Amino acid sequence: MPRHKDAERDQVMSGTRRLLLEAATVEFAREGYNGANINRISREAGFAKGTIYNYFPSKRALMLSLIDEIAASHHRFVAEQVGHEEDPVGRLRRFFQAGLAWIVHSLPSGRVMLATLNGPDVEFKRRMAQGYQPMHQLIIDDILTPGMEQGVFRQLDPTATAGLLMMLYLGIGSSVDEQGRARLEAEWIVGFVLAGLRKAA
Amino acid sequence: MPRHKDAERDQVMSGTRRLLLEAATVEFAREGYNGANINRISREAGFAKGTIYNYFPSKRALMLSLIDEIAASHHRFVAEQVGHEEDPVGRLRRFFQAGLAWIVHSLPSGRVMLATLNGPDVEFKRRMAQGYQPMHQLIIDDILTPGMEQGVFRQLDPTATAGLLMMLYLGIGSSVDEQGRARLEAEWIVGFVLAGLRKAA
Amino acid sequence: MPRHKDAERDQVMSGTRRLLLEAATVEFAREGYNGANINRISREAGFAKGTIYNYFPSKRALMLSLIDEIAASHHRFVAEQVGHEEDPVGRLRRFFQAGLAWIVHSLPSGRVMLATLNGPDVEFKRRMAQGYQPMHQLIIDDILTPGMEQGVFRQLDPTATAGLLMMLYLGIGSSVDEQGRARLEAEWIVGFVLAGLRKAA
Amino acid sequence: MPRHKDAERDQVMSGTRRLLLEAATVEFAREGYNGANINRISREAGFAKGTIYNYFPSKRALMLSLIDEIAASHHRFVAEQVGHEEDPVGRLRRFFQAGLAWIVHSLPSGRVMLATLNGPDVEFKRRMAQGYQPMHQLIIDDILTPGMEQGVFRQLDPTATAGLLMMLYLGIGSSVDEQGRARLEAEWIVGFVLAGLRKAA
DNA sequence: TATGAATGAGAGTTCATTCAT
DNA sequence: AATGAATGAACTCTCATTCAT
Repeated sequence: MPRHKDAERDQVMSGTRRLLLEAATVEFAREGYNGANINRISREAGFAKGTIYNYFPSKRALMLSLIDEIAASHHRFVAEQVGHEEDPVGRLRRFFQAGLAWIVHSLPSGRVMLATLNGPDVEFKRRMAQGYQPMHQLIIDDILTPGMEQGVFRQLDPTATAGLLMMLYLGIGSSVDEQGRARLEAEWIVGFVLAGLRKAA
Repeated sequence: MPRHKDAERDQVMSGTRRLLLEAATVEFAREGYNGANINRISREAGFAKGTIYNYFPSKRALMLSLIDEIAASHHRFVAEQVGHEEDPVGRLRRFFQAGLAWIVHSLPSGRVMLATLNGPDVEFKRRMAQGYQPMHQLIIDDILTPGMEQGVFRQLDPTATAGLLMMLYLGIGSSVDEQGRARLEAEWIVGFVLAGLRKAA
Repeated sequence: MPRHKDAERDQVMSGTRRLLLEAATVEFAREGYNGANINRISREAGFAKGTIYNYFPSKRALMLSLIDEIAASHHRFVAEQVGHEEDPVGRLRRFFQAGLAWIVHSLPSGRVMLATLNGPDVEFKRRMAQGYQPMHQLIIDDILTPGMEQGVFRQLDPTATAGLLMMLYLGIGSSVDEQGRARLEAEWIVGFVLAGLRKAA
Repeated sequence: MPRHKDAERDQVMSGTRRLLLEAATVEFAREGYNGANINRISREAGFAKGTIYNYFPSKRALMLSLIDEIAASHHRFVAEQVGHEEDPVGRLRRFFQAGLAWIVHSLPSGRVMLATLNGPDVEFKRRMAQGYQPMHQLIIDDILTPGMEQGVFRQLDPTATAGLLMMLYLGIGSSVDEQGRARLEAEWIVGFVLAGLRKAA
């Protein structure tokens, strides 16, 4: 059931547009923004070269739309997963597990996200960071604050700590290889993180 | 004198080649590999556009050389810094501090490194990862192993832990903005990491 | 109506492609393969420089297509002419006359053919030779074999003799100057050749 | 002893110049004029890039010098061979045999000659044709005229006939493959030609 | 809406040529 | 005489974008 919101969206977004964005994800993931070929995207989506310009005014606009889609889809997935847990530690665990699951399941999207966040284009980077703002907020509001209020975690600057968690989260993503295998286990990282977050006994 | 090895190197490497590599670093950092203009690199280095082809047979070969240079220079810098400390905790602290210092001091190199490690080109990625192998080894041999032997750190899988530290290290790099300011303090991260590494009292 | 086959072909081949091949013939004839400028070809054909790449993936592929076109067109022309004659001697005469006529009428194509057959590129050479295989066969099947069977020509190795005739044929082509004037008369050569072919009285 | 003139020449021509011309022959034969790399020629001859410009003011001038060398060397060789025979038929036979021998022995020179005579550059073509004028004259003066005077050959236009013989001669050259094997036998051609030249019995 | 032929700016690369040493 | 670093014009090829159908 994590898909009912996507379903809504699919109705709003025309099938053509969705197909184009999916092809764009694969192409941008494989070639990077500059290396991507917009004609190829349109062809891979099953349309003629010109069609993509009926939906996106330029390659750049296509990329910006894709960035928004990726961030929104990622957030929907993680928020839904984290929402299944009640206690902060469980939520933290879910957060990392869901992160790994999403990357593996949406490998091209994950690659685009990481390449964009570490790439040279500042507009893309800013847009992606903005798109991930809700996820940052989710860490603060749904994990760190309850954890500190319930005395499970020690008192820490929520913003900085959320930044650290995001960083680790992205690091896990980075460690996923071409075949979708992670070099670092989510569970192992969770243990490490909890050691840092927990109140000294 | 962290520079004596560089000095040797400068003598070996012709001035022209060094100038070209420096200009290439700036260009690749600002535009990414595909967006970089090889003519501009040569011009920015103070030469005609054809000159760069007297030193590197292709844009790709230039990038590979640059990757090697960056990894080697980074490793030299960090190893030298870490070597100043005796105890494992001090070395860990130095490691993160040096990481931040190098990134800030060599911002374009740092950007190239991060973009390459997160970019789509697998050959570049592999080459950069190979270049950073010595640093990975340094964490294991000079920080984790002594720390565990001396009983300062708990028993952990050295390879996985080194991977985690590298990940955090790169995360700090990622968090440095265009003006060279870090969003996360090295010291704060060190504290967090030590909480995870230390033997329970 | 030696043109009805061409007419079919014209309908099949898009006008743009034909214009490009025609311009290519002129350019390759005037400059040779390496000296030819592919942008100029596209411009001379009346298009922008990039257009040619919508029809031929590379300069080399363009040349190979042109080689095929030239050989096919040449063969069609000669076969049609030779077909008008019944007796072997008449056919031989027609063969040389048509050879000269084709060269004069399609001077650039003729130049490309000769330059290719005598040029350094072995792939081009082989392809052109393959393209002229049908003409070689035509000499054997429609001229030499009937001539020997009817006792007009003496018994000779057909392949070697066809090679000699092709050689002379190309020699005539070679002897045509820039203005399309032949230094050697076809009729004169025919007389010479017949002296060599005819049965001693 | 066919070499005593070469020996003289070697003394006149500096060793460097000769080495450069030899390397140029190989390069022009393999790549054609436009495809040839003048730096590579200099290197292959055992010198640095710039050295060739101490001997030839430009690539074009180098090619023109080479054309002269090839024509002169070819003529020396053939004239010497033909001079060994007394009667016109023997000389004709020698002429074709020597033609084949020279091509096989000096394959790169032969390729350059043929490519030049059939190539697009009119200045080169004219220069090569001029260089071969003495050979043309040799056919007329030493073979055809004596033959007709002695009544061995029928009365023919000497210039046209010499042109035909040169054409066949070059045709034999054309028929030599990459490994130096001729597709047509000189002796066989000689027989054919004699049938055309001889007085009807 | 979808198409795909045409466009042309721009990039990587080659290499004949120059010239200070 | 010999060298080889530097030059920059010129060339092949790519591809984002336009637009008539």
